[in-house]
Formats: sequence, C-alpha cells, structure tokens
Amino acid sequence: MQAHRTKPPTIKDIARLASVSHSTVSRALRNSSLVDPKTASRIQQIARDAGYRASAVARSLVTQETRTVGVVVTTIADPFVAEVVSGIEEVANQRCYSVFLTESKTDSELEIKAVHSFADRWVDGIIVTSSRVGSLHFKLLSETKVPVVLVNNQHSEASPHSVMIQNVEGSRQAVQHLIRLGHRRIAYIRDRFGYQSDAERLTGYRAALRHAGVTFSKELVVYGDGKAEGGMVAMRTLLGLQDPPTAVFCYNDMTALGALRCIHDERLQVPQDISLVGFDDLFIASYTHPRLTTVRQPKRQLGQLAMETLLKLMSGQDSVDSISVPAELVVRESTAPPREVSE
Amino acid sequence: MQAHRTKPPTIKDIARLASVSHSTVSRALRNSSLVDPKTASRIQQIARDAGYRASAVARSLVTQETRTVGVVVTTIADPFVAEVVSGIEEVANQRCYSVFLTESKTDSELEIKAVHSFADRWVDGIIVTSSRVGSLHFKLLSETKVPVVLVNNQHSEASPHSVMIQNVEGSRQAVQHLIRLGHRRIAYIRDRFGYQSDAERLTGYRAALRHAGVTFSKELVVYGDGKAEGGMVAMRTLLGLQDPPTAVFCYNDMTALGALRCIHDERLQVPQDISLVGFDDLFIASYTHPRLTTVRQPKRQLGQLAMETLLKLMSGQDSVDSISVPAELVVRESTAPPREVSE
DNA sequence: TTGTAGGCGTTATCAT
DNA sequence: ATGATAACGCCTACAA
Repeated sequence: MQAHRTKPPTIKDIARLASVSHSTVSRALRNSSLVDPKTASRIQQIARDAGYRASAVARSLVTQETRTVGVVVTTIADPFVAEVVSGIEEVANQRCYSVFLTESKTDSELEIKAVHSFADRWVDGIIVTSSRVGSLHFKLLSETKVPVVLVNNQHSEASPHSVMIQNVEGSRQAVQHLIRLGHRRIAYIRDRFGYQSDAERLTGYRAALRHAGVTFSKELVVYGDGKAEGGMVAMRTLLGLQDPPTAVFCYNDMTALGALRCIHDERLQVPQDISLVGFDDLFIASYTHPRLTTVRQPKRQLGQLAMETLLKLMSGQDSVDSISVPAELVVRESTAPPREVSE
Repeated sequence: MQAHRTKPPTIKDIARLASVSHSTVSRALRNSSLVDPKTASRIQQIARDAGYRASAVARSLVTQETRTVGVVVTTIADPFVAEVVSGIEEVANQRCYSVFLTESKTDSELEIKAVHSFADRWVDGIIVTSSRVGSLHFKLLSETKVPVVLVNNQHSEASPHSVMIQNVEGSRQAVQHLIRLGHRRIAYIRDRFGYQSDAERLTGYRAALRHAGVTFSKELVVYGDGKAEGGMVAMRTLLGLQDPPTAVFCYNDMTALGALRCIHDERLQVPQDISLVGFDDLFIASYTHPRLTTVRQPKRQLGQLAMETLLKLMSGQDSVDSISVPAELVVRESTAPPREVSE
C-alpha cells in the first residue's frame, strides 16, 4: 500500500505492470479459478504494492448492483431511531453493504427527495423507519423496484415487508401492571404524530381497562407530541383535573421524561403520588430518578431484523413476510400502588 | 412519472422516444444552453413521462465525482454523535450530497475497513468524528487523497482540517463556576478513553484550581469511561473518600448521569450535599432531577461546520483552516454553594 | 443547434 | 489459462 501522488491506478495500470491483460487482473483479484494460481498471487502482490483498489462505481455499472442500501429516518438525533440505525448498520457492514443515511425531518418533500436520490444511486434496497409521512410516498416506493422494508411505520397501508413492535400487547401489559397495583384512574398520554403506533397503544390501554372492568374516561386521555416537551404539557393538564389520575401510561419514554419533569416541578413524588410508565426503554430510562418502568422495544434488534429481511429480499427471496416483535414490560421504580390502597 | 415493469429507461431510450441523439437528451436534462429551449422542454416532458432518472453511478464514472461523503463515527447510538451527524446530514442534503454512515465501534480494524470502503466508492470527502482509534489510520487517511475533516478528534496528530470544541476554556469555566460558589474540594471524573479531549478538560480543571489558589488533590481525579456506568463507579469511589468532594466536574453528561444515579442511591442530594457539572449539554441534561449544570457544545453546529469545511475542501479551496468552537457554561440546578458555606 | 464517437473503470463473453 | 472485445449508462469534445 503506497501513496500515489497522481491519479490512483486503474486495472489497466496493474495489467501493464504485470504484463498481462486487464481481464486477467480482474480475474486474479477476484480469486477466479480461471487463472493460474501463481500468476494470480503475483498479480495480487503487484496490485497491493501499487495501492490498487477496484472502483466500486465502475463495477456497479456493469454488475448492476451497488452493495449499498438507503436508510431514511425522521431524524437521527432521536435516540430510538439512532439505535435502530445502529442495528441496521451493524449487519449491513458485516455483509459488506454501505448505508446511505438520510433524514426526512417529517417532511414529505424531503422524504421523496431522499427516495429519488436513492433510486438515482442504484441502491440495492431501502429501509424506512418510523415514517410519519403520508401514504403518497408508498406509491413512489413501489414504483422504484428496489426492495423496501419498513420499521415501525406509522401508516397502515403497510408495504408487504415490515418489522413492527407489538404495540397493543406491550401497552396492554403496561396498563395491566398498573391495574394489578391497584390503580383505577389511569391516564394515557398520546402522541399527536404517532398515527398507527399511537392508535395501537391506545387500543392496548383500552383493552386492559376493559378486561379489568375499569370504565374508560375520556378526560384521562390527553395528547403529547412524542417528545418531552409535549409530555410536560400533557401532564400539567392531567394534574389540573378535578380528579387527577393516580397513574400515567405514556406513549414513550421521552413523553414520560417530560411528565416526570412536570411532576417534580409540582413537588409531587413518583411513584408515591403518581405512578409512571413509559415505552421504548431508552437508555435514559435506567437513569431517571426514580428509574422508569417501561415497555422495552429491542431497538437494535429491530434494525438488525430489518436489514436481514432486506438482505433476503435483495437476494431474490420473495417469500419473506413481515415480522412482529414482542415488547416486554420492564418494571423498575416508577410504579407502585396508589396512596389510597397502600395506606 | 410512471411505473416501469421492466428495466428502467436509459438515456438512449429517451433519445429514441424523442427522436434525437442521446447527447441532446443529456444536454436538455442538464439545462445546457446548447440546446433549443423548445426541444429541451419537449425532451424533459418525455423523460418525465417515461420516469427517466439519470444513473448517478454512470455519471460518476465519467465525471469522477460521486457527490457522496463518508462519515465514520464510533457509534451512532451515542447521542452526542447522533446530533453531530444530524448537522452533517443537514448541510450535505442541502447541497445534494448523500452521506455514507459507518460505525467503527472504536475498533481500528473496522475504521480502516470503513475508510477503504469509502475510497473504493469514490466518496468526494470524509468526516471522522470523535475517533478514538490510534494514529495509524491517519497515514491511511492521507494516502487516499480525498479531503478529510475531523470533528473533536481524540488525537493530537490532527489532520490539517478539523473542527474542535474549546475543551480547556469550557472546563475552566465550569470549575471556576464551582469555585465561585465556594467549593474547594472539587473532583474531576475523567474519561479513560477520552485522550485529547479528556486531557484538555483536565487542563482546564487544573487551570481553574490554580488560578483560585486551590491545591490540586490527586485523589479527587478518578477515571470513568465516558458513559453512565463509569460515572457511577467513579462517583462511588469519590463518596468513599475520607474527605469527599463537595462538587464534581464530569467529563461529560453521560458520566454525570451515572454520578447522579450513584448520589441518589446513596440517599444524598444534589446540589445540597454535592454539586455536579457535566459537559456536552445533551438533551437529557434539561430533564434530569435536578436539571444538570453543564458546558454546552453546539453539537449540531459542529457537524454543520465540519460539512461546510469539507465542502470548501472538495471545491478545491486549500486555504481552509481548522475551526475552534467555544463552549458555553449553562448553569442549571445541579450546582449550589457547599453546605459549610451556605449554613 | 445537433449528432457522432470516444472514454470513464469494471466485468463478462467470446475466442484462442 | 489468457487475451481481445463488447457492454454498463452517461458526459463531452469534436464534427457537422
């Protein structure tokens, strides 16, 4: 491996150096059996010395595949998304795929632009995570004939291939946990932008209530925005109620974080005054005070599964179906029996 | 825009449809002035109808540029890194560059593999953030002649171009703040893997102590790992001291998070019993209890600056120098005068 | 203003 | 086992 001041060497340069044709070089470098082992290793040595690296773009032009995948996310600054992407990247890397990362910022214009860019670049596959964008882009995705896998997509017009968390069952468990502790006035802070997953978590919430014979109370369901800020505001609303809840189930951990902030600011205690449950089990859930009870999503694994699914699709397997991953309740310190019951 | 069941159309297909040569199509689609505006728009219409998209890989082969940049990070699951990358992605996207994201996981093998992959793919530039990998790979980076920009790199053999936070001044401010509150026994929890930035923050810490005439106490400097876990362990050590510190400055917010956890677990109070300062100002710093006093790094901006620097480099400007970005102390609730003084 | 021809760096299909 | 030769899809002189 050596620095080259001018243009990097091409396959023809190596051919010249080795006094063979460039086809032979090509074969030698790809360990083709159609080449004398001796000359092969000789050529490999020469190529190495010259610092030769085959151009992926030239190769792609002829092979018609790029060994790249496009990943579009709302924003990588979201810790949930970041972990999913980390999982994707891990298995992509293992299989020698490079990943293009693009943020859509919940802007359908940008999302479309991203998909177009991916198509132009001949990516072999696309993964879309937690897209909040309307259905219009599904047409686009199906137009371009590259395989697409969705992760926790927020729209029901699902693509044939997706990896999703079991929202209903997860939230059912969470609320059931609160009920077993003795809670009856249990609130749910929704995500105004959550669409599908928010609807499903609401379903689980209602199912748990119904199962326990607790009547659903409209005032106990309020909207957040899936972020801490929205959780704070929503919690404030709940605390202002005539008869406030004794427990709150949040759309996700970020929302719970905001709710916790609000509760602290009101000089109330978790879980003594109010129990709190999140969703996702972000890293931070183990470091709040108190530690947050939450529903775990195997985030990294979701990413890995998505990439593995995409790999199958790209290799031509068409019998790949969607994957539904179970969520798991993690009980920590933010939940306890309500005051009335515990006394 | 129309679905095509078979192969996507090439420039020649469009040429045929428009009854012109493919060179004319090429010109028309790139708004060349060397083409009759009328035929140009006619061709554009035809291309649009046919769902034609020029292949970026074919174009790259002839133009010798890909409009892609490679970004290597330790792990995207690190919230600091994620925000930097978000900044990079934002300006890259604006300028129609796509970004390859690769995790090195602090493994020099992987980091080298990533750079090789980038080189093979003819990326126009590379950004490396918070690399902990040894200097050996700098040789590699300079070998490949693509422009490289480093963000908060952890080694002093810096590349000519980098974007760095002002660690010394930032930590000096943090510790000075503690001193002004009346603290004298101030600890620093280092990052075992922090190299350059850890050393610089230590320097700032010592400078502030010296300036205030506080003698440096070796036992008050302990090692964490830059993560919450390490912060916990380090804090436990500090609390076990004969004469524990009244304030602790942490390498970063993650470390502070762990320290806070430990303090809570010991039934001590922040800031009444002990003051705590972090570094980074991650999102979470505003949502701890109490809110964390910390030194802000404009993370997104670091990424933007890095990408802008890279853009200049790629456009041939060679008179680009490194950038040093000021850090800003953000005083919140985790710092207060020590007990002895406040009573 | 438009068309023709060559080349970007590979892989792949023929011969030899 | 090796070497010409032709793609791959696009851009760009150069010619017309």
